[in-house]
Amino acid sequence: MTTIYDLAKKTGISKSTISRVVSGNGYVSEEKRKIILNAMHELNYIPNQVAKNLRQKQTKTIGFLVSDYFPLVGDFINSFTKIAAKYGYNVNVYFTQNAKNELKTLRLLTTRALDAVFILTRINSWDTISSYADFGPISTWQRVEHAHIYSNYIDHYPVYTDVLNHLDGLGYKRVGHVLSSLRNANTRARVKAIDDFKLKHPDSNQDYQLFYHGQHNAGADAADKWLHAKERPEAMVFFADFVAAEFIASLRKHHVKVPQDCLVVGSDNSEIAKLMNIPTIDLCFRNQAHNAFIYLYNELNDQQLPFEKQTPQWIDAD
Amino acid sequence: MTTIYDLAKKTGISKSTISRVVSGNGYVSEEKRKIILNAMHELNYIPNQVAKNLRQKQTKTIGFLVSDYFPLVGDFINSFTKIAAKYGYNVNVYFTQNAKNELKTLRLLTTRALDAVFILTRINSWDTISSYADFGPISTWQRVEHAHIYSNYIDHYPVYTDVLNHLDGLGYKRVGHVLSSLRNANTRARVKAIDDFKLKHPDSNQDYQLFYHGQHNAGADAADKWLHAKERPEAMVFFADFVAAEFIASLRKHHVKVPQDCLVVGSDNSEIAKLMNIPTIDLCFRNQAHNAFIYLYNELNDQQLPFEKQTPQWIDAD
DNA sequence: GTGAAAGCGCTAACAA
DNA sequence: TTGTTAGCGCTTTCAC
Repeated sequence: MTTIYDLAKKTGISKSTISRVVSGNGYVSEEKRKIILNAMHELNYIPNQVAKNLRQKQTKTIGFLVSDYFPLVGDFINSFTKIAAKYGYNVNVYFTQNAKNELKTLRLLTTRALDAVFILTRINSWDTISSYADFGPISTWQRVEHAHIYSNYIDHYPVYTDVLNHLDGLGYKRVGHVLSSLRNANTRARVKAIDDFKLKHPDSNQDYQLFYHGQHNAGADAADKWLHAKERPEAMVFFADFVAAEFIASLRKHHVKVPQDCLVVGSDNSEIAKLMNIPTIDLCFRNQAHNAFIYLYNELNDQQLPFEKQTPQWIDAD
Repeated sequence: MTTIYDLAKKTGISKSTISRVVSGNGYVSEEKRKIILNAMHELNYIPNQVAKNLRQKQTKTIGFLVSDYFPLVGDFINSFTKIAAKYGYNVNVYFTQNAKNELKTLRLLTTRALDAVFILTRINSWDTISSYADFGPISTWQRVEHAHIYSNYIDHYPVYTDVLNHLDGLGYKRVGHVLSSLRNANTRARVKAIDDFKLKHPDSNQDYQLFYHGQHNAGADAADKWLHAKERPEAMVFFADFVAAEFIASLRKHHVKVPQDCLVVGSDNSEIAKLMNIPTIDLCFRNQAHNAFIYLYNELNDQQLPFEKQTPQWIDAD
């Protein structure tokens, strides 16, 4: 491994001058620059990133934390990593899996191994998590209002209200809802949208509601419940495309026709919704990934890069 | 930020002794250990990982390189990252996107930012890539036989032969094949399996073959071709579940019934195959992710951890 | 069992 | 424009 010291010895030029040409900071005469460039080539010099990290107290690495895998995670990593790469940042992916391990991962911020952290889904309380914000900026996909944690969330209340009205306009009077955990602010926003809708539309039945903490098997379970329901909802709205997809697949096994027997609506506008031709709600996760990164970048580099606009909308199947 | 130097000053004990209790290497008397542990708590000491990395010439970080996103990537990252975390390794995800950038990413190995590299899909030639193996072990998902690059591949020849026989046994005499690029050794293995099968089964027609370089839109394109085919194959076998899924969705839009009008078979045994109830071929990517990591771990730590067995097999729909 | 000292490879303030 | 110097925070011989 050639080091900057070897170059200095070979060229007789000081380490600092060499550092200047390698990093591109500061003035170096054309003459010396050429000599140094030559020597770099000759000795096949590659700067040691770790030494640089230590000296500069930054690693240009962002932690991507998610409690566990679900299909949208892949799509999200894709969006987040690409925007990060564009600005010269690496991203480390962590499946935290439990509270203790999530804390351990957040500690990487304090060990200086990570410059910043993005949290897709979390386990510990936001209060606990925010205490790590002293060591580096934190942003999240979740809907939170917390000092020191940036959240680029979409308020589901107006979106869901639109969806309910839209379904009502299409003639669906018995609508079922498959929702995420009430721990999420946006699940509560959805429930509130339903409650407010009910007051205005007493002819409509929105009482079929299911809540799930995770995506795993939720669709299959919901299908089972739907099949055994006394009065089957004519339409079902889901908190995630993947769950809707699983629901559809389970119904089809029982020869239920979708959308004829039951209209199924997803959320996310992910690849799978396109694939399975499921009407869905675009909640702009791609823009959210973008903005979540931009926030971290701005904090880290004292910049004011602008955020992208997000306009959630109903996406029809073909 | 408390450093080891602060602890030394506070306790009056030398840095080296403190280092010993922090890292757990070497003997320290119970008495001093207690004093140090106390001080660590009191000053809320957290070791700087970057300084450790510089000193130890390793970062415990593995690069996960993939040329671009496709749905299985998420599943793969999930498997790979979890096994890596189990052994204390971080994983950095990179979408290389083009040849130049792939090289730039591989250079992270030479800058010591990465201890090792896993390549899901690549752009440059294996000859080019293997030249980086001097700086750290490289493993891949792809089928390669190359000195210095570990490949935990499945030979598709026998698997595909089984699939062809299975379909033949089910009475499918006109079978279409949607294959990946001939640049892949396993695509060539599949083609060879088809050719050999044809010699033994002259009554069977296997000549409907389509090749795609990527997954993007391949399923929709194949559907379009199938719809306009003079003689539509009765069964179609795909190189990826996702492509098969897209094919099915496209056919359904044209009111073609699957599997009645056309049996569709995927490859990978991914989540989407389960979801859409597509018969598929389990090619054990989870085990492959595991083994690919184990190889890197063994190389890095001079160990001989055993690999997992892999037995590819046909997976029926329910 | 403990401490002194050297050094991983780089950068940046300061002086020249 | 360049060189000297002093670290970044940790680990690891080596000597006691």
